[in-house]
Amino acid sequence: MVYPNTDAPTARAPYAKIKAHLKAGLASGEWPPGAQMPSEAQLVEQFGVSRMTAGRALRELQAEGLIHRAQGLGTFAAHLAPVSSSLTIRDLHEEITARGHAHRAQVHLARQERAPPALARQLGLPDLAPVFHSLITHHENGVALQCEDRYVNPACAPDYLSVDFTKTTPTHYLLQVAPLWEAQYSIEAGPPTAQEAQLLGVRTSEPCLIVVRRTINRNRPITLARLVHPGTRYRLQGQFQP
Amino acid sequence: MVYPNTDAPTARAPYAKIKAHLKAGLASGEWPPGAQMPSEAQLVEQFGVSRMTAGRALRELQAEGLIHRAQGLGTFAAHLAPVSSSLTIRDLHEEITARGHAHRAQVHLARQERAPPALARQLGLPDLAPVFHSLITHHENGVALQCEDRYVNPACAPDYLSVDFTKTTPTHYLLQVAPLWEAQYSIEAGPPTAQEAQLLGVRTSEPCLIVVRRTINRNRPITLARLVHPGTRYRLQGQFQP
DNA sequence: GGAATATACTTGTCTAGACAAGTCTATGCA
DNA sequence: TGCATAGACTTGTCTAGACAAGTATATTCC
Repeated sequence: MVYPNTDAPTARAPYAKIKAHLKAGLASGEWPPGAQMPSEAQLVEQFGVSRMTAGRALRELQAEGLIHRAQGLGTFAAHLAPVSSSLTIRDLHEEITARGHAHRAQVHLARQERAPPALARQLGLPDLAPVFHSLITHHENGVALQCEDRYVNPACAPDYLSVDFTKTTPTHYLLQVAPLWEAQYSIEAGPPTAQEAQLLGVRTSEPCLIVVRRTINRNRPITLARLVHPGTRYRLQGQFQP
Repeated sequence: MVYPNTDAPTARAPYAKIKAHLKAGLASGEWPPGAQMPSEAQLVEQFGVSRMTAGRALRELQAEGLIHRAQGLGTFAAHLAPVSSSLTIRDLHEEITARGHAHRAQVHLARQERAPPALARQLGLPDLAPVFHSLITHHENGVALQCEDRYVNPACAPDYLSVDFTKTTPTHYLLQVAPLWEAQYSIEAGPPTAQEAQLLGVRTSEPCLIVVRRTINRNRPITLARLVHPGTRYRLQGQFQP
């Protein structure tokens, strides 16, 4: 969440104070899941604010998934916080340079191909339509960290093949030309293909973390990427606060 | 995001219309990353609404990470949407039953132990303090899907060992007694331990998806869990909309 | 020229009221 | 008894104004 002042213990703005008060009550068990919470009117009286202010506090807590509100019924502590986690998949280049390490990309393939039916369907194109295909390995301080096998819808990024991917990552370029609007991903563990194993310099028996990501811009698929990482060298980490 | 009306194309509420209009502009590239967007005053004039309404639209877009706002400067298209994904790690029991399948849990261990230093540190306890340790396998239609190795801070859930985990999952129980307040997780691919391989009925060479999760309630660690899934049987899937 | 000041514009927040619409309960009528 | 209605309470949304505070620019003064 990106709300200002949100969690500061010494929140100055009234709406933030009310939020903090309600969060504390939720944490302490004052309102167990499903319990009815104070109404806007009660908060107005208790905190001496206008309804807009009390309403803002409740609305933001609702957006954070901490409470549930229903017109005519009231406000309730969220039933069971579904452990919804904000996982940040950063651009690999940023991630590596943020660690103060050197990032190097090696382009093994960057060409136009004809999409077989399964791929064409994923990209919303007719069978055998031309697609861009790139195969790149990313290295951190010389060690292969990711094998990026990517197909791109030419309609979304006509100049894709002329980009120098040793200087710009495909993710970075695609975000520029086609603002990301929706992404679906799948994370699994599995063996690399023979080619991937060779490019990553690992055995085919080495467990790899495989992320398959499909991004869509306003109902038009942009790209389908298979990102393979050696299990011993890469992990996804994240944190989540309700 | 849990805002009402948020993306409906035929959004009725003025604030939602303004949001939709701005989202469309961001998607179409009308405002490339970093570009200055209409000010509240301009939206007030353009849409014939009050400043509160225009402000709400902008505030929610800001909360969604689509725009950046700075007092005195203005509103700007978000620089580069960090691919921040909302990954939902649901309670496994819910997940399986939602698929219409049978969930069965097998308890292999549920006892009190003394925490070795590394574990004690993770749980914020003194060395060799007593901790609860449970080892459970979860099966979907008879097939082992997850091996759950969990340590629990007794102070947070004194009755943990008396729970029947064939009827309630630890996750579900812990969320009830200690509302989840923060979670850290790490996702990686790797081989299972010999014991895990035996419990899951796979070879030790089978790549597994390993999720390590640590949950904290108001600065007090609750539990540390290692969840091991056979790579061929389980994957994390998710979707993300800015 | 350079520094201080005034001004305009921006977002951040709040108030006091308003109407709409969903939900429950108590009341009155047949 | 059963049904319809009225009232009370709830959230959802909006308005028109207000003050505060941050930023940039133009102006004035030295």
